[in-house]
Amino acid sequence: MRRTPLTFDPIAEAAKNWRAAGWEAATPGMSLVTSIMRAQQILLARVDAALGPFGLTFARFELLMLLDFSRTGRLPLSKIGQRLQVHPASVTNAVDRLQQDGLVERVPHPTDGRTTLAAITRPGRKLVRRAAAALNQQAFADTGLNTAEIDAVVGSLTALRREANDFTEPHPA
Amino acid sequence: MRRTPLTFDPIAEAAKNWRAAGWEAATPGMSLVTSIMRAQQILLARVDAALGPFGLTFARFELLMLLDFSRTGRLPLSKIGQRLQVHPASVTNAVDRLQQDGLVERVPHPTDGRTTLAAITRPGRKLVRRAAAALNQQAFADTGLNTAEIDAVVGSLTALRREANDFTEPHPA
DNA sequence: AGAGTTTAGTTGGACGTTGAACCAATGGAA
DNA sequence: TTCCATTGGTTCAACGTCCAACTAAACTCT
Repeated sequence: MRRTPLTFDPIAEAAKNWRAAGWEAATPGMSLVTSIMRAQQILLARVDAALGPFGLTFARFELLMLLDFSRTGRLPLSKIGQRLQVHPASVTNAVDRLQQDGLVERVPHPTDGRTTLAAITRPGRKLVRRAAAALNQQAFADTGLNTAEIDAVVGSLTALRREANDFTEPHPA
Repeated sequence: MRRTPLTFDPIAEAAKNWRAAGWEAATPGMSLVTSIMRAQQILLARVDAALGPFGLTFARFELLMLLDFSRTGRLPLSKIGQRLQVHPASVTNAVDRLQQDGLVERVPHPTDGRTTLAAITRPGRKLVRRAAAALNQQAFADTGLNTAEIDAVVGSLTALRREANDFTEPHPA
């Protein structure tokens, strides 16, 4: 996708334009939003590249990992959607594909007829472990920031998420 | 999409799992990547909600804004792709839709027969100004972080982007 | 000048995400 | 117990993003 890298920072450029337009107050917000959009794009590409050889995407990997870490290896689709913060339709979609690949199975809930459980299979567990190793090495080990910087960013984004009602800490202390 | 907010931070939870799995070294990277993914999702939803009434999405808004800020109001599609850091196909797609709405026109390049220019129209300029005002007010004015925090995050993400060859500063100083 | 290479855009296919509409099962209230 | 609101999932349509393949025009090099 990339041809020649730009010789200037497009976001700094946009900030300049914003200020010139008299939008001083909104400039930091614009910069933040745009920076996050672009960072996400870069990181997702890196992650999906690492996951490609396993036939996984980040969305499917996250779902598989969630099941692998769960106590019984199976969770209601609704719970998966809540944990991963995605639309129910996205869960249906991801489970469909994982099921086609035999990494997950749909199991009816024993007592609640509405609910469907997604259960990770043996091959699913094997694959997700290998994929996690690749991901850790190729995408998570070096993000270009040092640990202190990462902690600061993660901390700020946690505040942003909490502020957006992404979650509510039981004990804010 | 949101039903009941979680009562815990899913990313902190994931970090715990990561460490428990013995992936200490990759934990900060995992946290960073996941945080950015989720923040992007939240912010994009907010931005698109503000833009919805204007019939725009963030992708189309950015393209329109780029043209509006450009010297002549017209740019080659290839240049647009470079500036916005998106695939040529995405530019074609966005320009198609903007053109259907009469906000942009396709103009042949005067000297280079391969190149197509996207030119913002009068209605396009009017709309993008109004959309920008709404966006500034509803999405950029308050992101939940204070200015100092924003500057820190933007600074770190700029480093991350530079490191990823998103751009190369002519004078790193 | 002619052949091969590079660059610009478009098209089609695959994914993921969302909102809206819809069906089935559960559960509460009168 | 019967009715109705709520909850869990699925399906469909609309978007945006990317990759791969393809056409057309421009450029290079011999």
